[in-house]
Amino acid sequence: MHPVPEAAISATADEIREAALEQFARDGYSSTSMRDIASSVGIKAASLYNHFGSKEAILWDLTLTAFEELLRCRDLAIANLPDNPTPQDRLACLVTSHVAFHARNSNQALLVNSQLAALSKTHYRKAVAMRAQYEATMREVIDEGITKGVFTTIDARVTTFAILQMGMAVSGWFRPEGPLTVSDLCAIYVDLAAKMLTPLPLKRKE
Amino acid sequence: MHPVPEAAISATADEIREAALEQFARDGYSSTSMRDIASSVGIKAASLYNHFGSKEAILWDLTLTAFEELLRCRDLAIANLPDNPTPQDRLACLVTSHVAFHARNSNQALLVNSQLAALSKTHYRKAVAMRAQYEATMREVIDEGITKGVFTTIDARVTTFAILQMGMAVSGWFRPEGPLTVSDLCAIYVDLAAKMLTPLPLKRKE
DNA sequence: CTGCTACACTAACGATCGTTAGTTAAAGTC
DNA sequence: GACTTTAACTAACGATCGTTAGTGTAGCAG
Repeated sequence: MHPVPEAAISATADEIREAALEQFARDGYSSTSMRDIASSVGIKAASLYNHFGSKEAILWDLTLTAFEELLRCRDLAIANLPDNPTPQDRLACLVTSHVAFHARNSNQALLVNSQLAALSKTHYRKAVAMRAQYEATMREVIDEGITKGVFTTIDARVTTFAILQMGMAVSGWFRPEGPLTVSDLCAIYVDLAAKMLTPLPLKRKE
Repeated sequence: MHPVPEAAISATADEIREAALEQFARDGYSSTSMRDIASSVGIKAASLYNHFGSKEAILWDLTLTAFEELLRCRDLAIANLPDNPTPQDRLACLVTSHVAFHARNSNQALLVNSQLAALSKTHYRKAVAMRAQYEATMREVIDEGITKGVFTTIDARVTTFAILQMGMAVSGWFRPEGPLTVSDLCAIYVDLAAKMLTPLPLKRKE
């Protein structure tokens, strides 16, 4: 009956993506109905099936795009590093792209960070693998800094989580119309991350 | 027909609370049905209404309890501070109770951190107020340290968020059977938070 | 023993869910 | 101008949702 396009490319499909992304991010996947999405686009629920095979297919389409853009941002930032970057350079670069993405693309970030559980088992596994790949980049930079003696931490794994997750949380509260620019925000988080990994010379209780 | 207890106190009510908390935290409020909860307890959905007036009443009961316990943990930790605590003492105390709570009570933490949107408008407002009150404690300690000159940060508000949120995220990944004890974990986060607020003497490029 | 309460049950209500079938109208192709 | 394709529609399916009504029964109070 209906064709089930592998990756719908019409203008209507993009409107569906936009509406679904916003509502999935704001209200959650299971609180958003196909009729909700359709009505945002100005069509009936049944017409969604001209563009996507199922509700889960919309979520997966959005999830895949979000991960692709997240990884693309990371790669772009890495490509712009100076020659022979220090671990500090690499850390600043990664934290900046991480925080900037979560500030600028908060809906995509919220989707990726809290709606994965709604995916089918197969898609869920792929998504988790992409997330692991993304997180590994941060971990490698931190490990490199530790090996080279410029970073110190009690626990590299936990510190990696902490840096990633304080950045992810940005998508929950940051508003571009607020007092901070994205650039301000990135500078703050770069500073925090750097301090988290810097040995404390402290204890000057002479 | 059914009495609608203000705060159900029977053993069955507690089993309902336990089952609902776990499923709300794991699957989300709107993905969990009354029949799901009932079947975990070993009764039928209609019997839930002998103990709670509605599905939202269960969520609100759990939310209120979770906030009360969170605030109680904080107050207990504050009460155990030494006399004339330094801002560093206060920070360590708050971070420890924060992280310990999110590690030990991950279901309650997940509820409070990601299921508030499912509450009724009135309850939602009360919950947000409780969260704001909790967060304010951290902010005050950080501001005190800045005023006294022992903490430095580019932006106190963002740093407060960062410290709180890296601790909240613990509820998403920490497992007591893993390699770290709760006590280990708290020590790591206390260290990270302290470093985030400590001036970098760095830049020894003599 | 009687009556009340607590708490489980079955059955069902109306609403809403994701999804499908079949129809219609417009646009594009030969 | 005839034909195919695209994408909207109406209508409805069966499932599931939160919830209510009414019933049965065990335990406890008098």
